[in-house]
Amino acid sequence: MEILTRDFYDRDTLTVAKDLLGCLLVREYEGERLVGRITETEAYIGRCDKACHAYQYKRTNRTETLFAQPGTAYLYLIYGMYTCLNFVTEPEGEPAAVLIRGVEAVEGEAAMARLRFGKEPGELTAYQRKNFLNGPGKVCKGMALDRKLNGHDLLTPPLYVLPRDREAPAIHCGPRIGVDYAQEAKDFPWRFWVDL
DNA sequence: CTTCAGATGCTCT
DNA sequence: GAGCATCTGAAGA
Repeated sequence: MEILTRDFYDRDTLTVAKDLLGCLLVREYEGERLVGRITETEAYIGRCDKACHAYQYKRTNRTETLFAQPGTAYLYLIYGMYTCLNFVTEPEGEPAAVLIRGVEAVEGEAAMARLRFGKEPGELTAYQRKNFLNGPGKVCKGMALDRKLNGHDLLTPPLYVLPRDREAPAIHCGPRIGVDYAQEAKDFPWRFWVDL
């Protein structure tokens, strides 16, 4: 299974957000392979989207990564304590990205459980197992992703994406989460997810 | 199951 | 100084 190429990311952001569902996010960490199947994404498009950090091509220290070539990882700190993982999309210079909102653990579950809860998988409560990596902050905590990886090229280790290894299930879509401040853009149906 | 408050620090005005 | 692409634990229904 080959790593997704730059062509994959160098497309319309909504298309990439949908095509990422079911793909495998791979994080190599301390000699282990942590793998999660992507189950939920959101699109952010600077050209026309008030919820995007780079709305109207706004260029600051933080948003600089969004102007990088497609297939670049954009990670930032949110609410003072959580990290969000995004993949830069569209031709270079168009600031846009897909936020990874949720994954399902596929490989390296023991390491992920330790990273996320400081426990072994067998010690998790039912609630912790059900809500293992189903949020953008949880994905980053469980897969050891922090801002040191901001600007990383997703075509190379230690962080990359593999194509689907099975048929894509039905895709749902709806409004994005946590963007109520974004006026008309808050209702854009740019969140996509699949059932497990 | 639900709501709710609080944690915590970086970024931009 | 204000606001934020979130999460958790506690408390109530």
